[in-house]
Amino acid sequence: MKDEHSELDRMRHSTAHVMAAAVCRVFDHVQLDIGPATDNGFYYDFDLPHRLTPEDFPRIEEEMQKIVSENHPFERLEVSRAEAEKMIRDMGQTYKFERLAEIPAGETISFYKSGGFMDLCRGPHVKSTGEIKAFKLLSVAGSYFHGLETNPMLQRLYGTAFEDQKTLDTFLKQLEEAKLRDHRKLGRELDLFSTSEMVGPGLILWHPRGARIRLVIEDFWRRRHLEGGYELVYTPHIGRGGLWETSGHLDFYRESMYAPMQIDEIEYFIKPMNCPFHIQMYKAQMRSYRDLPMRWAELGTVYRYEKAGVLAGLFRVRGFTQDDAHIFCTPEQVGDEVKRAMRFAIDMWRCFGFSQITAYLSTRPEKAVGEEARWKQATESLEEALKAEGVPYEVDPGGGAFYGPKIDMRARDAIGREWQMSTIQFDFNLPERFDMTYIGQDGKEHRPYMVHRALLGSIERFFGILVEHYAGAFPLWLAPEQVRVLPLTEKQLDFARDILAQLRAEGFRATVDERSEKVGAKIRGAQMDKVPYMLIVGPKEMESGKVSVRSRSAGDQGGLSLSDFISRMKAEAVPGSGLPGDKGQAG
RNA sequence: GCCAGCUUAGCUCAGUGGCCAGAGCUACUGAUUUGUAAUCAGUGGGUCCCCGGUUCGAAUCCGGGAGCUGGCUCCA
Repeated sequence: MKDEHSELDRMRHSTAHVMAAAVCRVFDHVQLDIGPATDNGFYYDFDLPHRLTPEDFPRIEEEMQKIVSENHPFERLEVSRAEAEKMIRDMGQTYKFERLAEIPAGETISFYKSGGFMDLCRGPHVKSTGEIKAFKLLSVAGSYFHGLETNPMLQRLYGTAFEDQKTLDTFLKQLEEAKLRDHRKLGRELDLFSTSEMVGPGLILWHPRGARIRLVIEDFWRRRHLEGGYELVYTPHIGRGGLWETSGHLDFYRESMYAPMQIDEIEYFIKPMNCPFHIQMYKAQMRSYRDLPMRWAELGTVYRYEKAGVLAGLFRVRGFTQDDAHIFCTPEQVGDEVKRAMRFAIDMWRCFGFSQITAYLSTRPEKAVGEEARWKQATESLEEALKAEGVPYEVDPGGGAFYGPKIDMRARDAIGREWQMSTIQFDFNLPERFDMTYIGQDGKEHRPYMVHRALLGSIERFFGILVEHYAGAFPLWLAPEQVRVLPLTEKQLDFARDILAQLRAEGFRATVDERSEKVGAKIRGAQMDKVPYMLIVGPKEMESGKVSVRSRSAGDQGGLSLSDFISRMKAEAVPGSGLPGDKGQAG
């Protein structure tokens, strides 16, 4: 993580002040809130009668540039609370008044002044506005005061600043590149998925090409789970109200659940989670310590109400499939099970091209259920597993759910963004509520440990991340179309179809481009569809019985016999092969 | 949900309150038989997001709604 007061952060914070000063110069009746530096820049929250739009940016930037060239020093003023109150009252800044009230007694109260602009601020700042080198306003958005929906909505201006113009340009270029790999754009271009206004927002339609990739992911996932000692289960999509009452979801989770439907005068709810079903399955018979651990995994489709404004492509949806699993075990088994789950997760991620992993360990909050000793054991087992696997992690003290400690794992993608996908979460609540037991060696009933675990998170979201990670150029094992055969002319059509049949017989996803186009056009089409391999067959190939191989990323590979090509494909098409960065595009 | 912006052909986008709303790509038809990123010609394609209102006249102005996008203190 970044040093909080790095030089760059300080400069960005100062740029936020300059932006606020500029906004005050350009517009009237500006109420100021706060303007911190963020990971990628800074923002400042305002309240003003004028509705800010991107069209205002040039004017504001111009004024900012002026302030920078005027080179005002940043002066720090330390004042008493009474003085501060007076100053803020004189400035007529109501939000600042509230911010001041939040500063704990005894803490130094400081203002920063630069030119005619003064702001309650902890600092630090650069020496003067002239030190600000390169900045740009990026966007404007609404934002509640303090982030609370009940508070007034302010206008937030986002911007960024760098030590020089070149670095800023590089950053802006990266933003452009991120836009190019946006899964919503690629999803349409590569015909992977869509949503429909008629179906409803946040509900994903998987087109054949997207579904093929999903099928590969799911097949791989199932195979790995079976190999890894899991059992695969299936459960229904709805369940009686009583189930959700016992689980506690109707008390604590109802606002995320869809309205019930009436069946035979009994209320049924669409499931927002799979766990209660797995628990019922556990309870279908008496369990012995000899049966444990039990690891039950399910690709379970759940539905949750998400506020309209938070939906985003595949990243935040209303219906999604969790790669869920529940582990039921004895106290003695907890340590091994956690380690095993973590290793399993890391291995799975590596296969999808993610190797840089960090973790967060969330420990017991104030309000919690479950015995203290169990919390302690569970938390220690999580931490031990992190150490054993050498995963860098941070501890979030008290950040766990009320029902158990957890580890969240995040992976870094091809352009350096971090995504949280895996969770290993203890649950001391549900086994209690459902009165889960097993018979121990002593012949008595005991309470099993329960661990929720998701590796990919949701298939939808994971798929979106994958699309962006690979910029749509999936490695061979995942590509929806692995090979496209391009006959040079009609005369090679039968030859091409024969090759296609052989490729398909070997289990490859392949097609023939039968259009009466020039080979250049067929290549272009295949490149744009990001097909990993193209096989060009003309008179030469028919004569020699070979195929001319073209790779999406490396171009012309020369001639190969079909069987050699197939062996090469087989060697390459394995999970874990193919690194992102192969954009499948020249120029 | 809230704030702001956006919504015109399958896609990307033009289009001052005034002829029958346009382009490129795609699709379709025909010609062409092509050697490593776009062959040519022709044809089709529209509830200008939806519902109201103002007006002699609305893609354009006004109101309501939907969807999408950016956000909604750190963090996911």
